[in-house]
Amino acid sequence: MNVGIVWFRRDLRLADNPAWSAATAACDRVIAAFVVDPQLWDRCYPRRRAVLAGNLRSLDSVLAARGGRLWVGRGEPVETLTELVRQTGAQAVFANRDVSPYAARRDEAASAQLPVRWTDGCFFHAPGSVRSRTGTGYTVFTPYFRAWSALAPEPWPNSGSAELAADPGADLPAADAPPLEAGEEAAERRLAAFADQVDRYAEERDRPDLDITSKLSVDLKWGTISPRRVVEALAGESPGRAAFVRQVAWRDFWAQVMVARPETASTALRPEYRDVRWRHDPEGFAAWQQGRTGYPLVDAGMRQLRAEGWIHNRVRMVVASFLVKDLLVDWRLGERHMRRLLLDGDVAQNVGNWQWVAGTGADAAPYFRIFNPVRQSQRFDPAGDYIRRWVPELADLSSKEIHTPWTLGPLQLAAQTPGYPTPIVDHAEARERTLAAFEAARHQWAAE
DNA sequence: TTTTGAGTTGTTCGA
DNA sequence: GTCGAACAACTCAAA
Repeated sequence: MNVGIVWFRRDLRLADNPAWSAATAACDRVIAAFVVDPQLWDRCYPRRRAVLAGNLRSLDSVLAARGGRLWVGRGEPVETLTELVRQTGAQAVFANRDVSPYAARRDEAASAQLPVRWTDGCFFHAPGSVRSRTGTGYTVFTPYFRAWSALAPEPWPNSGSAELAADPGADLPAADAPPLEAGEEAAERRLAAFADQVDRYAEERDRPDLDITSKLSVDLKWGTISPRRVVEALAGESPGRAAFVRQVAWRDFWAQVMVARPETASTALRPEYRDVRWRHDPEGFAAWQQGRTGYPLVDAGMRQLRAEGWIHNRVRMVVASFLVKDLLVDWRLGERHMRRLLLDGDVAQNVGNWQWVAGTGADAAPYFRIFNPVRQSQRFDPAGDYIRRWVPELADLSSKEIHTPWTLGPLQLAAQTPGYPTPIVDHAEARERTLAAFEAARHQWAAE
């Protein structure tokens, strides 16, 4: 009898899953396996653990409905799988490729030790498959997107009718109740809800006060929905649909940058900014983390991050820009903090976007493009509703006052915004300081 | 090989 | 308030 193991990692679904399809088509009997890796699990923020555990439970019940169970192991993944292969006599392990440096090292070890059949199921176009004429990967999004759009998708395999193994292995890991409904059926419902309003997406996607974004980032992170399914459901002619599909392409773009340049997980992609003289500012960093910078939109975003493990995309840029450009703190500290707390936290996506904001990365914003936290607030949260939701100290201020509480008179300030801090840094001064620091880094690099 | 056009998300200043 | 220019050069990707 031909036995195969499907090694689930960040692709926690059966629908539209190439590793699952390939295994069920090629094998008589399939074992669905997940290995809880202490290197990841033990360092994981509790709320993120709850998301993963919830998705594993859901995957287990989807399997149970088909007469199987999810086999769960705990330990170093390659060793654990090697033991499972030995015990079960499996001829092959099926898995979808992943992109972070840690995953790449793990998967290289797996390839060396196990008969792994790799498939691509985590991205619309697999990293490396969108290539320029010269065959290289891309570091600029626009030409990448042109090629991405023109490329016919490599077909994914159809699934077969293998018998499913029903041995659950160890217990599923214990965790809190997940903060959002887990599993692929819930993901499909979220997709359907977003499809109803996607036509507003182009117009309103930058507005954190409006509830318009897809909320699919967590599902795409853990693979409870496939990017192909998302594009299939949302592709179309309207500007909103086009704008959203473009965001899916950005996700592919950052994945292929990370595969091509894994060192950029921890160093600037642009060499001229590898040695920016970042400030050592533990107090400023703590104020940023706690949402007590005195800039209302920044504080609202950082408080939403702590409370929900999610931030609106526009606000992610604003808070990241504030840490890097206003406090002149190393982007890597902010990247790590945000990735830890985000339910959708992902090395390739988070690093790519942080380096973009910092101006150090692929297709980076020019260094002189520095977000003004007040202007962003006025433009994208015009009535201040998003701020009021997360910064209750400011709830009584008018739509005009709420973006700049420090301009109120001292009496009004004390009466209406009890406990809200005054700005920890002057934006105009901070801007000049950062321009100078980036210029110095560039000149020093050119002189070496 | 060389040339050419273009580049997610911004801000500030002065007219 | 609105508009255009400046901000800085560079590198990517395609022709």
